[in-house]
Amino acid sequence: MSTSRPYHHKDLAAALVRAALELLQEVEVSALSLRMVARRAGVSPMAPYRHYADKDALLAAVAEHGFRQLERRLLAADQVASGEDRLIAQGLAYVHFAQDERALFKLMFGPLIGPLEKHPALREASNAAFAVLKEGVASERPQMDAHERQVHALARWSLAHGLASLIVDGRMLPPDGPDDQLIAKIIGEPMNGKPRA
Amino acid sequence: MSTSRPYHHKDLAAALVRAALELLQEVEVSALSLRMVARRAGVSPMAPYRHYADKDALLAAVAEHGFRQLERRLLAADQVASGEDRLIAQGLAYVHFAQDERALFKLMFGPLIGPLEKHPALREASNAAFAVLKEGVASERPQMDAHERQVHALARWSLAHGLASLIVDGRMLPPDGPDDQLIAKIIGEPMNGKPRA
DNA sequence: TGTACATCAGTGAACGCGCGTTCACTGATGTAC
DNA sequence: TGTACATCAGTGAACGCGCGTTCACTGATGTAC
Repeated sequence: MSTSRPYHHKDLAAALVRAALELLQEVEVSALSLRMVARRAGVSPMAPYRHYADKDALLAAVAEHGFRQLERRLLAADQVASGEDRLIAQGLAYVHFAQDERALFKLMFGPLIGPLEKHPALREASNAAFAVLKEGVASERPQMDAHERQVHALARWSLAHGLASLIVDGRMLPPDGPDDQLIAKIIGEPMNGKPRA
Repeated sequence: MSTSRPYHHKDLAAALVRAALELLQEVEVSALSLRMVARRAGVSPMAPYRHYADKDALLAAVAEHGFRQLERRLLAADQVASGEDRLIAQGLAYVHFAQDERALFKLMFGPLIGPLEKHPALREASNAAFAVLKEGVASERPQMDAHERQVHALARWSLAHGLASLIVDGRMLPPDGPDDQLIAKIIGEPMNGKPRA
């Protein structure tokens, strides 16, 4: 409050997204209001409308940022592992992202954002994240054909996403979710037959 | 409006839950208000407070109803299949429930209800549903020890839950989700090694 | 280099809205004698 | 069987709240000549 911000902000659009991301560390996604974001950015309630058509548009930008972050995490997981461990590392990274960014994760997948058709950039970012999972499958399951790979990638995505959701929503015991060792076991669990010897 | 309801409703507590379930077929869970439920039940905005401490308590009762419905569906799936198909049938039933009761499903797992610790009956109902999955695993995977079964059941739960969530939240293409045949394939997909011959 | 003016980026007061919940109440029912 | 009264289950007006968004505005910046 001591330093008076200049009238022009220079990059308010990005600053608003940053403010929203910050607030999502502190507050449930349902409590996030446009006015609150403006307040945090140190700007009047109306200022956001210079840069975003409405609340939905700002939230979409925030979620898009989230998907890019998720994509980066999945790519990072690729680096530190190879072979079978790589797919497990990706799943772990997915769950860790959700744990570290609970509210953001809920925003990305929740109903607060309108249908994805209305937000092509968001859909794009979401596809990019999923593409990393598909590439992981492609490189570790060369014997599968395209259709099998697609099914397999969807199953991996579902598994990681379901585990992440149940943990983040507090539906899995203990309340904070299982420890990393158990998470890794769940992620790597074969759905059919016995575990690998 | 023609028939005047008698002053005493007899079972308003249950009628409110029914009204809420009805509304959840028509309206997003975030749009569901206490006043709206009262209106649908044909009763003044304050009447619910005779039966529920606050909005959260009513929502918890509705979600509890949802979990019992889910439990019933999972049990029904047990009847129509056996062996390996039984586990897949349970997963399919889980996903179908979410598809048929989108808003209710979101309420059950979403952040609109306070922490489960505040709602023991809800936690109980949720555990009961999960127990059906565990029993399915126990009967179809007799060679596993208790810990392995737990991990396996958690993985199946996560897989079905993640797939259901992604479909219900419109995050999986096509917008309405994959068809049943593909869903079944995903649910039965082994996470390690090749598919069964 | 100086000035006129269009354009851009913010302000601030105000709106209408539906919400959850409070309060004091009234009509209906059940029970004791 | 009739009556008195406590209790239960609803009403209805009102509250304060924060929201998203409108509107008309003003201060700052960039550009043409």
